[in-house]
Amino acid sequence: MRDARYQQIADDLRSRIERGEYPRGGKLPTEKELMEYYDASRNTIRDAVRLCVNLGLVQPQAGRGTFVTEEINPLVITLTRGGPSVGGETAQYLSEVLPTQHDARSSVPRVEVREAGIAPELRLGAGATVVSRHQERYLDGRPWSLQTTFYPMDLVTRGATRLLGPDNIEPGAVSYLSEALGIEETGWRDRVIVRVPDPAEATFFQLADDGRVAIMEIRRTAFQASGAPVRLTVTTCPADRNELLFSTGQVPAESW
Amino acid sequence: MRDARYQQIADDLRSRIERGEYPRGGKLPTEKELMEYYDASRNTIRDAVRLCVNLGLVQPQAGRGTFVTEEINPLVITLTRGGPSVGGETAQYLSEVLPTQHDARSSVPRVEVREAGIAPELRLGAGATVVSRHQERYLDGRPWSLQTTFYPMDLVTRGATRLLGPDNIEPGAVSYLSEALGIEETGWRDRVIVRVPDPAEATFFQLADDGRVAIMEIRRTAFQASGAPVRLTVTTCPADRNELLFSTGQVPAESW
DNA sequence: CCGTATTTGTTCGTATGTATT
DNA sequence: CAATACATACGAACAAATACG
Repeated sequence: MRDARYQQIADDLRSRIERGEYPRGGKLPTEKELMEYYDASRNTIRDAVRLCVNLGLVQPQAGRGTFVTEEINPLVITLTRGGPSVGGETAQYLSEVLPTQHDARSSVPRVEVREAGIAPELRLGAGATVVSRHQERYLDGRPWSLQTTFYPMDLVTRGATRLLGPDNIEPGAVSYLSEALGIEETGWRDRVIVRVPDPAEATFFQLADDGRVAIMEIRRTAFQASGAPVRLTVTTCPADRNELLFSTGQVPAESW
Repeated sequence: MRDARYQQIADDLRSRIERGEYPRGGKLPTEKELMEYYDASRNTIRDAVRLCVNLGLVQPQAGRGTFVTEEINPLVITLTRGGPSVGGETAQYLSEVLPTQHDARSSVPRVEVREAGIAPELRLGAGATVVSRHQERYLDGRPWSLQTTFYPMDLVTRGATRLLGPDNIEPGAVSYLSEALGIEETGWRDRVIVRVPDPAEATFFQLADDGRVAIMEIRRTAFQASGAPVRLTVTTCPADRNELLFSTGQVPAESW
C-alpha cells in the first residue's frame, strides 16, 4: 500500500537531511514554507515533522523554528576494571571510570532506609531493610546520571554506620566497607536495561516527557568472596548520550 | 505552567493503567467514549493517546481498538563467558549463549566483500577489504536479531577460504580460524549503543517506523594474543525485548 | 522597554479512508 | 454488507515563545 502523505513528506525531509541539504544545527523551512512546497495542510506538515522528531532528526522550538539535530559525541562508560591487570582487586564505582577531562560533580547523597523489596538483587528476606544512597551526577555542569546504591541494613548493624551518614564516603564506600568490616568485593554482575524515562528522570535530564529518548539503566550487583551480595548500584542515564564498553579476556588498550 | 489538556488526559490514562483500572492486554475505551468522558475533541483525545503510545503504554489497532501493552519478559543476553571459569579459553559467539529452552534459528549467511571502512574497529588500511557475513536470527519463530560479522580479507588470503562460503561454518567460525590458521581469540571488547532503528531494521523486527522502540547495537571486537583484531561482530536487536548481562571478577552463578 | 511580526503549540470542527468485526 | 474503530487530511482559530525594530 502507498504510504500516507505525511510519511512521504517525512521521508523526503529525512533524505534531504541525510544528504546534508539541511545541515546539522541548521534550520528547517518553516511550517508555512513546507505547506507551500509540498502543497499540504499545516496539520499534515506537522505530522511529517513529528515523525522526524521521533526519529531524532530534528527538534522544533516554539517561536524560533525547527532545527536539525546536532551530532552528539556519546560519553563512553567502561564497565570493566581499567588497566591491563584485569584480575586486579580495585573495585570501582561506575563514577570513578569517568574520563578525567570532564568536570564530574555529584549532589550530596540522599540517604533513606527502605524495604528490601526494591533491591531484589540483594536477595534479602521479606522483612529486611536496606540503606539507599541516592545521588545526582553532573558532567561539565549538565545532568548526566542518577545513581542509587542499596546496602543491606545488616552492614550498618555490624558497624558500617557511615553508610547512614548524609555526607560522601571518602575515598569510597567500597574501601570503607573493606576497612570497617573487612568486606572485599570480588566481582560484580551488571544488568543493562533500556526503557522509557519516568517523569522524574525526564525532568532531571531535561528530556521531552514523551519517551522519545530512551534511558539506559545499569544495575550492578557486587559480591564478596562468599557469593553474598554486598551492594546494588543502579545507574540511569539518557541512552542517546552514552555508550557502554566492556572487555572480556585479554584485549589491547584502547587507542581511540 | 499548566499542562496542555492532552497531557492531562494522558496523565490520567497513565495513572489508570498503572492502577490496573485498564488491565494489561485489555482494551481502552474507544476514542468516542474518551471524547465524551473528557469532553474533548477527537484530535485532543488522539494527542493524549499518542503520548501513551510513545510511552509504550498502549498500542492502537485500526478497526479493533486501543490495547494496553502486555508486559514483556525480556530475553537475557550474557556477554561474558559462561560457567565459573571466567578465565577459560572457550570463546563464543553471542548466538551460543542463548537459553537452550528457545528455538533459535538463523538464515543462511549473506556473504559480501566490502571496503574496510565499514568496520573501523578492525583497524585496516585505506584500500583494505573485509568479508562480511550477515545473518537474520529468529527465536521461537520470531525475528530476534540481525548479526553481521566482519573479517579482514587477509584471513581468506592466508587460507581461511571457508569464510567466503555461503554456508554455515560448523561448529563455528572461531574454532575454524583456530584450526585453519592457528588464530586463537584471547578476548574481546563489546561496545553497546542504543539508537533509533533504520528502515531495514524496523521492517525485519516488525517495529513501528517511527523510532518508538529503540535498537540495541552490540559491537564485539575480538582480538588475538598479539592484540590484532580478528573479527568484528555487530548484533542489533530491539531494546525492549532484550537485556544484557555481564560479569566482572568472581561472581556466583545465576540462580534466577 | 514595548509592540508587532513570526513561528511553533494546542484545540476545535469536519470529512473521508481503511481495517476489523 | 453494515457497523465500528482507528488513520489520514483539510481548515480554522487562538495561545505561547521568540525575534526584531
